[in-house]
Amino acid sequence: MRMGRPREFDAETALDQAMEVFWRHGYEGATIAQLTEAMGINPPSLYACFGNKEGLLKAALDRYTKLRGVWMDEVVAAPTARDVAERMLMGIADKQTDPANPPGCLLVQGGIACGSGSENVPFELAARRAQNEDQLRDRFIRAKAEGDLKESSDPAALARYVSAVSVGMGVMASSGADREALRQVATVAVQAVEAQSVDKT
Amino acid sequence: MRMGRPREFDAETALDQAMEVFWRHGYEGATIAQLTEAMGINPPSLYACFGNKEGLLKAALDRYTKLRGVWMDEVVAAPTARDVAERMLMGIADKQTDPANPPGCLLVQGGIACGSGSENVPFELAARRAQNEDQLRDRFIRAKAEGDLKESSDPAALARYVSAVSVGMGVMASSGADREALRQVATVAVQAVEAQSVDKT
DNA sequence: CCACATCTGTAGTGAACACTACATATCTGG
DNA sequence: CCAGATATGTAGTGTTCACTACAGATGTGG
Repeated sequence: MRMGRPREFDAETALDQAMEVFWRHGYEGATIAQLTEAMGINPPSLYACFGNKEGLLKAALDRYTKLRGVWMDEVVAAPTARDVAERMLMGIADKQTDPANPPGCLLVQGGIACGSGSENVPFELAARRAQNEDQLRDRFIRAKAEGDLKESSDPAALARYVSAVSVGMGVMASSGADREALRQVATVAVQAVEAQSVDKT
Repeated sequence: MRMGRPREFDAETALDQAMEVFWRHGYEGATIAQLTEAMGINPPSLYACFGNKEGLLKAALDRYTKLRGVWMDEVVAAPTARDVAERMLMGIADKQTDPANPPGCLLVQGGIACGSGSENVPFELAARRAQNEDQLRDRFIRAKAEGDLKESSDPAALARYVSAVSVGMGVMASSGADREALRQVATVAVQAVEAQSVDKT
């Protein structure tokens, strides 16, 4: 099997740069010119490697969720449902205001509404957000089985709730909310999970 | 003063149609062709009346917040902070899944991230969301003064929290969540406000 | 009825967009 | 060293975008 000329750029490093552009400008707002400049390559290299703009987005999302998945595993490893929610929301407050990244969450900033021809982009992002929600739901189901959450609690509703707060915090972060403001939101939000928990006194 | 030829379309009716296009496709995803077709006019009429695309968006946002403001007044008229939160979030669950409108909230769907040249669009939307948050905060300050909310509570944080949940619910609605799912989120979310309220037993 | 002002429809404008043809460069297998 | 295969840089491609020039239509004031 012939190999041909090897590519001169690192795909993952380039993806990190592309991720940041999508994160900051959204899928439709990001132009190929911006992407190629950030990635340090020319359009033909981009298309040879990722197919098209949407393929590049999906590759960037894969990388994002992969990195984020490691953190999510730590989140659901917390001992109680309340601690899971706290670790999740407090972590999000910090991550979404980390100056190393654009503010907010790529799974939201990427594109909530899109024009004709990109209708599946919001769908794609929603599917990735749903993965996190599923992970939370499974964790809360376990918490209920362990007697950590009340019998009257609804693990799926709780997971949806935490997921909704996360998304809301992301939007607030992208529009300028600082870390302290997001932490306050997280602190309040955790109390709803606490209300569904069995007292430990 | 000369009057000239009168316009042949109703500006508010046209704005309602434009609002729906922005709502469904976002600012960048909406094209002038889609907007003019929905409004039933030709481009020159649009530009003569609203200046440019961004001017049309602002006019649509003005109309949206005006209509929404009436409802917000009813929300903050609820007797307690807890009831304000419940009325707000339950109402949002219903409104954002009303088949008469596109799903979600225009102030979010309009555009969270935009490309170069439209950077102020997300800012504009954020400013309108902040108005609602301010209204909630003022109501919660009153609730605290009335002894409805605990002395330890933070009205500004509570308002941010309810605002964040609202936004999160909007994003979920736009990606297919049904009314029942959103109501469950609202039900859980209200419990955090309850936890900040003085017991009425 | 005329001068003027404003609106409307047709038909475009230049610019920016995602994407690619093509020639050249750099690798592997033999 | 050669043949085939893949990557790269230059320089475009056609399309779509927001926006507008212009001419004709429709109103008001004198």
